[in-house]
Amino acid sequence: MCQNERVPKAVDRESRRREIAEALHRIAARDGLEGVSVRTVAAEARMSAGAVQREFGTKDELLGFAFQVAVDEVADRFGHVRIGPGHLTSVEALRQVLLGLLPTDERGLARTRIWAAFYAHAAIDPLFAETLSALDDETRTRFVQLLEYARDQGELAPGKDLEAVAELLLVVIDGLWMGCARLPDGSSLDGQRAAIEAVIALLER
Amino acid sequence: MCQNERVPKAVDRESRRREIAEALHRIAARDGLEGVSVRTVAAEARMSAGAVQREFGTKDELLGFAFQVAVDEVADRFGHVRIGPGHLTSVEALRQVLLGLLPTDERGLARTRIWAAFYAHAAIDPLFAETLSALDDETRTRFVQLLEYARDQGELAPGKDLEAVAELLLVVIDGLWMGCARLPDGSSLDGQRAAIEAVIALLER
DNA sequence: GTCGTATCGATACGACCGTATCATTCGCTC
DNA sequence: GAGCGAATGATACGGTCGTATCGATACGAC
Repeated sequence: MCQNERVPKAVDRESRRREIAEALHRIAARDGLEGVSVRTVAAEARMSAGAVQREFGTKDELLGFAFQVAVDEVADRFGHVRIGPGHLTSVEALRQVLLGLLPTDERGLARTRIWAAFYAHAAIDPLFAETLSALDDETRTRFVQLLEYARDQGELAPGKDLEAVAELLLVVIDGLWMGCARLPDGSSLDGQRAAIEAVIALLER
Repeated sequence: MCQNERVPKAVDRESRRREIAEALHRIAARDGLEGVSVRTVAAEARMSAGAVQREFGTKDELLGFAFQVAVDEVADRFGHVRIGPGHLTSVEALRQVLLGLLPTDERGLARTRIWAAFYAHAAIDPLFAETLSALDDETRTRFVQLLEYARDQGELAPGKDLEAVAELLLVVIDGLWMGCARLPDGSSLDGQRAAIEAVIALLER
């Protein structure tokens, strides 16, 4: 039957595409997007170049898929942010979110470098830029909700433009990741941590 | 005499190197660092590929020089920041500095994209990263001085860790530029402006 | 078992890369 | 004006790029 052979193939295909995307991520973290080619990605994924070529007809498609995978990863990360009553104050939750963005291991550091590479590419490719812009919109909305809740709880210094503060937080996140991406391997993140503490301290009443 | 023919040549050489660097900047702003090759840069600078090759023995040297030119440009921009009594408060001066970083024309927007490309490269090349780190150190020192002066003048909300705030400002600058770099051509910078107003408002007492 | 058929690794091709080398031209000295 | 050294534009070369194409192989239908 058609379905019996198509469905398992489909999952296999998807998992293979993901494997290839992760191989691309490893290369991008190590050598930047300049080091990414159909051949190098295939070698990193331990498959033939033809396999990659068949899976993604063109290099742009490959790049776009790998980008989307990276975007979904961080979108998931933000998706776990929940506003409302908990055992943490909203501002403290925000502080934890920002601190949680900092890379704590090799893999996290690699993620920031992958992000830096894609970020620079977004300055060139409008499609990438649009995706990032959509991610911004989502994050901004979430931040505004969190800030409004915090204000209603009396956690914030009064008289702040919450939309503007949310915008600032977006800028800070970009700056944090780009700053981490260019640090040497074993560097301290004290500067980034201090920046987070500063913006949190400025928020609190 | 040796000097009579060497000195003018030297000036000429330096101005030509600068021309080449600016051609590279134009390409990097348009197509990213991936679009930069000895040949494309030479064509953009309207000279033979051999000329570029002779001026910079290797592509890395070319890239490094163009990077240094870009760094010097923004270092100059920060160098004009003067602390101390003037017709502006220190905080207002800081606000103007941040707003002045935003691109106001095509050339400014191109600068942010060039910066984004080099920034991503710094995630790969430790030499680039070191240069950026040195620029950070310089800027941080300047910010701390400005903030200390502002505090002494009573312009700041009390009880702030000024080193941490300076660190935050560095992060914000990175975030602002990277955010601008990936905006479409005619975009509004209202988000970036709001972020600046937010961080200034958070600073003020 | 045989035969389409779909999937695979391998190869081919034209283009561009960074770099080395070279013939030519130009400007200067004598 | 002749001669020479430096500067220049063009070409050569080995390599990698993205992509198209091809022979081999595995596999389900009959």
